[in-house]
Amino acid sequence: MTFNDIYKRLFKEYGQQHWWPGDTPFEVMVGAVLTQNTSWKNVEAALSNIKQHELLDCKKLIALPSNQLAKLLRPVGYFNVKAQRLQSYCRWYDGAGQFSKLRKLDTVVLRQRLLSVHGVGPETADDITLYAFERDVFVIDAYTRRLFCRLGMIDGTESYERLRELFESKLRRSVDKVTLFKEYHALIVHHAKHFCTARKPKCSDCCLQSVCLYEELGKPA
DNA sequence: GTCCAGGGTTCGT
DNA sequence: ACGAACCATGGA
Repeated sequence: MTFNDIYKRLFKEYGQQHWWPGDTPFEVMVGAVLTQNTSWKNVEAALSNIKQHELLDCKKLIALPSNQLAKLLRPVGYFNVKAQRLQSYCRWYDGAGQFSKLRKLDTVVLRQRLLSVHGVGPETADDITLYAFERDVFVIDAYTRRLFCRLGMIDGTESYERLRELFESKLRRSVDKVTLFKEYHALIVHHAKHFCTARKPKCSDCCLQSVCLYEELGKPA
């Protein structure tokens, strides 16, 4: 099985995921910061709060007192921390000239700049680079690591950066890398979320109707 | 009550 | 470079 085979199998099983939900690049960025250790449903609630107050705007979020922003962010948990992180992101984003200026940067430089923002680590940076700026970087998360570890295709102890480079090199010949990378990450999360929880790595948790994807896509560790 | 979520990021060693 | 500590809601 190649990395491409796994993608094809997942796509065949689950179909297109249409990630990332969000009407604008900025909404994708906000969602990326808020979803750290948080279910997407809770992120949607917080985004809805922000939208209802017509505050889904970089400058408005900066101007808002952080304790008031924290109130809107209650559903995501860690709301005090995330209010700070979101505002530090917005200050950087606005100062860097927002989307129109940042989109001109080289992918590697853009990624470096994102990582310099307090509260933005490798995964959040890559979510934004891939889904908001539509650059071909592969997002690595805990699910990706777990699935491919069970498949025996990685060791599991590799650094974030090493895994990202591995996935990118294995998929290097793909025609539309951005679309593939977007969909691949979404499919991994979808698959893992529903059928391969860490707690019960049993076949039954990974079955979809008559097809046991778990048997095909990862034996228990 | 317990565990997990589209757990990652930061900070200390 | 690696591990620990941190944040703190909602749903199953």
